Amino acid sequence: MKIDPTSSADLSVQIAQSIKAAIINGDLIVDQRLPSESELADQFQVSRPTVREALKRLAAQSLIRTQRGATGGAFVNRLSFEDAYAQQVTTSTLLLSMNEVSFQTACEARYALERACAPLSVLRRNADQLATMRSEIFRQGQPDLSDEAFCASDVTFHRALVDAAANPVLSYQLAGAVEAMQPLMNMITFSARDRARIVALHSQIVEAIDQRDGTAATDGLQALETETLNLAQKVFETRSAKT
Amino acid sequence: MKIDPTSSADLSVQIAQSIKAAIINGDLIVDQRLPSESELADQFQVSRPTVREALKRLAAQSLIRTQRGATGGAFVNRLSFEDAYAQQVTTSTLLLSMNEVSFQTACEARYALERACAPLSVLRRNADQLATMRSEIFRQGQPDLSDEAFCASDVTFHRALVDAAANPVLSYQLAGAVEAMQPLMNMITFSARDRARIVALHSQIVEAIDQRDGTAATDGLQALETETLNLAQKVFETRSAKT
DNA sequence: CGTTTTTATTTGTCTGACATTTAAAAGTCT
DNA sequence: AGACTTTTAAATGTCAGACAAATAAAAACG
Repeated sequence: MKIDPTSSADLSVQIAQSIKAAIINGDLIVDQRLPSESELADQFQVSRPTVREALKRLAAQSLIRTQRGATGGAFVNRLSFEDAYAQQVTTSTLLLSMNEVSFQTACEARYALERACAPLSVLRRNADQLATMRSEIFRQGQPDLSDEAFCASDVTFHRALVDAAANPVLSYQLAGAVEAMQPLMNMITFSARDRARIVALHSQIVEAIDQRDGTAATDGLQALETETLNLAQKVFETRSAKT
Repeated sequence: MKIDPTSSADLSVQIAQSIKAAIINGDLIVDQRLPSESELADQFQVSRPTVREALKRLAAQSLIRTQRGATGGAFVNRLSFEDAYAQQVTTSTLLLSMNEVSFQTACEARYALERACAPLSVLRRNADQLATMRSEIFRQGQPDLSDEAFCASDVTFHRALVDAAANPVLSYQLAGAVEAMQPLMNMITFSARDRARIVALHSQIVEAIDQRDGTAATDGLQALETETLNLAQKVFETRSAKT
């Protein structure tokens, strides 16, 4: 682990990169303790605050965790699926909100990915996931549900659909795509008739998955994408007509 | 933006969370300048090093960028697709390497996602992307190519396939799935016959995309998944037989 | 008016110190 | 001897103040 003092980059950045490379490269393995901050400061020939800033950078990426006390220190962190989910969701959300990604583009990506899950979900779904989907459908049918709660329920429904594929890598990849859409969906107001159509499609999808009918599930998702796009277009037309 | 001094969490973590929430919430917009470190230290009633550690955490997530000098400071950063790609790739890579994800699971997720792209790629592919895929196929046919270079070319091929869908959100989501597989693929040694089969499937896929035949493209990807799994199984059997 | 120099501001880094947490070691009582 | 309590040492967390370096605006100068 070396750094280049002649480089223009900040020292703390270089140190963070150096340690990160060691982790990715396998020189530092999970749960291994890094040298103490003072020792790292000596090794890299910098002061302790500089080392600390580097460690904070790594901690922000869940690459290390720190522990205080006598046997404390910085440890290489096992990146859990939960950590990765969370990162994925915030990154995706910011990406969409900051880059003027059209609703259409985001929607297309999301449903393309979900359709990729469907054949696996059909094969592997368990009773829990079917029950979750059905109970969310029931909730979505309640007339006094707010639009926001409706969207939240929608997210839960689709997460169950994705988790039914029983592939944690897929679930991780899709967490962002599904949850990042929520702020965009929240801009839509759903009429009772809109909701009824969506609930009907949800029912169709869950029955297809129950019956292990992959084609019907995919078709249902396709119809849901079309429906969602139509709804969004209606909203945007109304909005532009007002201005 | 407030923090809770009675909380057990570290101050720098709380400050980072507070600023992060302000960005996600829209209170701080892209390119807006944050108060200087000294001002933030006053506002949060902490010392400057503590503020700095908080800012480094945010910088590590590409949420802010810093600039030195008279008009410098910390600015809310527009999270670019490039930044997000890079984060996605390293997160996915670490996730796979640290969690004993089976080759099968990773492979299944990757090809499921790629098949989701195929129908869109068929519709939107341009000449550049077809040319890239064909030139990578040519390279993969060179007998003196190392296994590592073969895998790298494979990644380039598949990225072109994904980019052909012309959906940046999809490309971002898939960057991780495709590139994170590379270290796993690198464990495989490809015989000349293995390579020939893969190249043949790649050719089939690119022709299908050229001909706008979505079904053939999907079938080709399915066959490639099967082929890849067979190869991996062969490697693992050989390896366990040796021990 | 254009160029150069100065200056003020801000981040980057250093030094040294103290506070807090934590587990192990030492001590004490039964 | 064993269980409980106290002490201690090591590590991170935080603070204060200082200087270095970069940078753009302001001032000085030709």
